[in-house]
Amino acid sequence: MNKIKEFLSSRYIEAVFPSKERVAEMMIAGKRLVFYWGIDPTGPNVHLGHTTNVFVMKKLAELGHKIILLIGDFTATIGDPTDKEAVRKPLTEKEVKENMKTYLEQIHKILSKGSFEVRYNSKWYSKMFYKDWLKVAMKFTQQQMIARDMFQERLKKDKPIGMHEFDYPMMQGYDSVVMNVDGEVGGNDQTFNMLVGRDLVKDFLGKEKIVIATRLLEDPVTRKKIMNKSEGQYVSLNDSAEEMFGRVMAMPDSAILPLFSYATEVSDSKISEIKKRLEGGENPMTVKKELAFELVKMYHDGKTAEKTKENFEKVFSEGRLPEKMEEFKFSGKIVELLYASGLAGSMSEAKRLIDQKAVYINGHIVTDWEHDVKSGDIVKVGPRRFLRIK
RNA sequence: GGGGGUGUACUCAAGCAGUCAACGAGGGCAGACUGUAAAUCUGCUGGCCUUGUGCCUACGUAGGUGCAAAUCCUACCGCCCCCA
Repeated sequence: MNKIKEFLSSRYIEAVFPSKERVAEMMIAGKRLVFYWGIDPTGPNVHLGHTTNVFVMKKLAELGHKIILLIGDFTATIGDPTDKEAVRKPLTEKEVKENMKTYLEQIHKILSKGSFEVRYNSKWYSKMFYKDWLKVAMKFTQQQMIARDMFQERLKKDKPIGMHEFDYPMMQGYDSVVMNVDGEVGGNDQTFNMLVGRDLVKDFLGKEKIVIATRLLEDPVTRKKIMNKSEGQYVSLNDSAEEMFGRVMAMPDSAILPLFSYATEVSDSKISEIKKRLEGGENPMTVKKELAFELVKMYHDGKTAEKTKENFEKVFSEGRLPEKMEEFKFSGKIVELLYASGLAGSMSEAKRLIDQKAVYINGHIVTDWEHDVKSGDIVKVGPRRFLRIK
């Protein structure tokens, strides 16, 4: 009982439906319950904003429940309207497949292989009969769906709302029915969709579905999402150690505490220690380095984390060259190298970079587009990109 | 079905015949400052080269008028609003 209560009030969880007390009772009944978390493969990466859910799933498994990871390969082709101010352009099946490839690999970094079941919702939706879908759609009203604020936003702005976008919450809800689950885990922004599933489970299966809404990685100051794909500011579980460390360091200071709290599994006492240190005026950089270290340790390993940290300090704090850098076989003019190596997307961009004094060869600024590059040269572009010429 | 709007670069959004590769904002990149921070300030942000009052491609699609079109005309496609 204590363990369950502890779990339900853990820092990862924002809200529980129908209520904490009721859920505690349901979970204690000794029955092995089935919980699921769903993720739509809309991009190639799982990022730190997703992991809070994975931690919760892991805890559920430890408490003896069965856990399912649902890959929304069908729903991804529609797109969740949550948070969207425009109709999403539909993903093709091919794109979805491409994105899906790395998902499991990334999730296995937290949940061991075989500790959970994997399902795909295209399995039921791709061959569902219209008459069966109507039974679902009939349960809801247009008013319920349209009430959501992002739809209201769009109405105000005369922006289109696709009919299929109303289907999204219903589909997410119906997933619970098909899989006959007892509970769902998802980000707080998914609460509406998860509650739709609660209604459907009650109607179709006659039981009460538990909804566990997890905390979102939000900046406490700006209330903006910390992992923001569209603004290119996110850390993926697939990032190399260097990338991950660097990206974490580039996060604003206000993101440190949320990230430590919801994106790592360090102890609660460690969290309060961090909080105290930040409030006590310690240089946030030190704390951020610890955070970056912790994350690299989680998704790579301790040794790598140690090395990455040392390397980071060497390159950025002391301005020295990184230990290892990419190599590129080339000989010719610097503009051509920049383009050929992908450091610049076009010849024009390469020239621009040179004009902006962003390009160094062996520590010296290059001003001439035609400057020759030879084997052994070390090219630096901008503050953080290095290339060794082979 | 009738009427009125609208479609512009990664996103939002100006322009409504020449001075438009297209104002502005966001994003991105680069520079200064720094803690690789963040915030701030500055610059750049379609491509190609022979770097030029240069060429090519681009303002939903296809045509047309005209010396000249994102801007005008016609048709088509998409979207929104009002009336029925």
